[in-house]
Amino acid sequence: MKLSKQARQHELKNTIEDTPFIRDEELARRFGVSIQTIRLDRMELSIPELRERIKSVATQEWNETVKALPIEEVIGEVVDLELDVRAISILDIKPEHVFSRNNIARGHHLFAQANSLAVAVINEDLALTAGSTIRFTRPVKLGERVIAKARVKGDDSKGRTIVDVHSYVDNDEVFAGSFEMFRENEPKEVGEK
Amino acid sequence: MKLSKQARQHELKNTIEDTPFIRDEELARRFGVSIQTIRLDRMELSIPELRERIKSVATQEWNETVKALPIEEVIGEVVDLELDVRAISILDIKPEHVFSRNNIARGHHLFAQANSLAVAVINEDLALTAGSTIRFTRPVKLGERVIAKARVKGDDSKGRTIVDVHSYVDNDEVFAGSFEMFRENEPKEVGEK
DNA sequence: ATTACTGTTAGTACCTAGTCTTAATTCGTG
DNA sequence: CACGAATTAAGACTAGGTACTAACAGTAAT
Repeated sequence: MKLSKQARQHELKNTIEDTPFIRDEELARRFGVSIQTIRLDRMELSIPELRERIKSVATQEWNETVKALPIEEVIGEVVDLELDVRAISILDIKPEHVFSRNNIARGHHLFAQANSLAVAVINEDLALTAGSTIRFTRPVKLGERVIAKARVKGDDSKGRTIVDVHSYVDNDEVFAGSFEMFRENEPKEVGEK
Repeated sequence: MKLSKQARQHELKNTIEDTPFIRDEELARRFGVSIQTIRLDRMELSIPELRERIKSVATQEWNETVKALPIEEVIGEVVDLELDVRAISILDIKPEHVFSRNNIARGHHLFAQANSLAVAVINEDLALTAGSTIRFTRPVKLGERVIAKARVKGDDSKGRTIVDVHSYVDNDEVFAGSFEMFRENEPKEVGEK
């Protein structure tokens, strides 16, 4: 059975939140319904059309909320950010990111995107990465667009915040990492500078 | 006198750079020429249409060309290398490596140094990082010299080569990582889609 | 004076990714 | 099978363009 209307609308919302640059046509294809249905759904959910969505990304509803990182220091382009909850960034793989021999993106760029997103999502003036475990699921090629999604999982026993980041190219996971973030202002201790 | 073509095009470029959301209609009004003239000008200057401009603001050709941090040069200088055994590199922490707020080196630079050393130490035309577990032991400050030492530990069950990297500043460990390296010439793996 | 050329303006057809409206069709369930 | 909800379809219109053709004015060269 195809998704119920409720379920579809729920997924629709998520999909658009994740990839705001998607057209109705592509959404219709994905959900196996007509374009009109997608448009009805958008209307019911009051989700604006593509161009308006792009505009609102461009007009920085997000960028004023970044605390730990000046936005220009985030690797990749932040398209969504809710502090201490989640963040999404896009990195287009360009010639400077790849090994010249095979046009595969060098790992540290994917790491950099994920790590800086993990730093950016922390609602703190100062956040540092204490450690991380990562995995490169499949190589990323020149020209591909990597969408990194960070989600704050909560704090561990030592007061470190765990941030999971998964990066995708066309819905294929290419990178997964768990970052253990150190926040300056966790315990009462003010600590040196 | 109305502006010369040259002058108008020059102003046009500036205007669009300043306020990329402006429509041709408004530009025509401002410069007292027809909308077609503006379009010809844009064509000659290869300035894209409004929607593409908005998109590129949202997609950040903007931020990227301005900052474009040359991560390529992050890797450090290799001072010792014995293939498949060990390697050492040095990275001097410069202003472009640190957070502007506190002059602490950004994690991905230490990661990049270690990761690229792990790639370099592999005796293979092509090596990729499959995964890694890392730890940032203490923050590294602007001006410090980081010495990364990689040692090849051998292969795991899946034919991945394990490389351990430890980085030091003045004999203090600042970073430790274990990298699981994939070598192209191991099994038949062609790469699915 | 005629020709050539540049710069500007005009008009048409076409495009995308929608909108809004009305109507017809199909689905799920009683 | 009927009925309302859900879906699809069809048509007209919009913004902000592209691409192309044509026309005209003013200047320069022949």
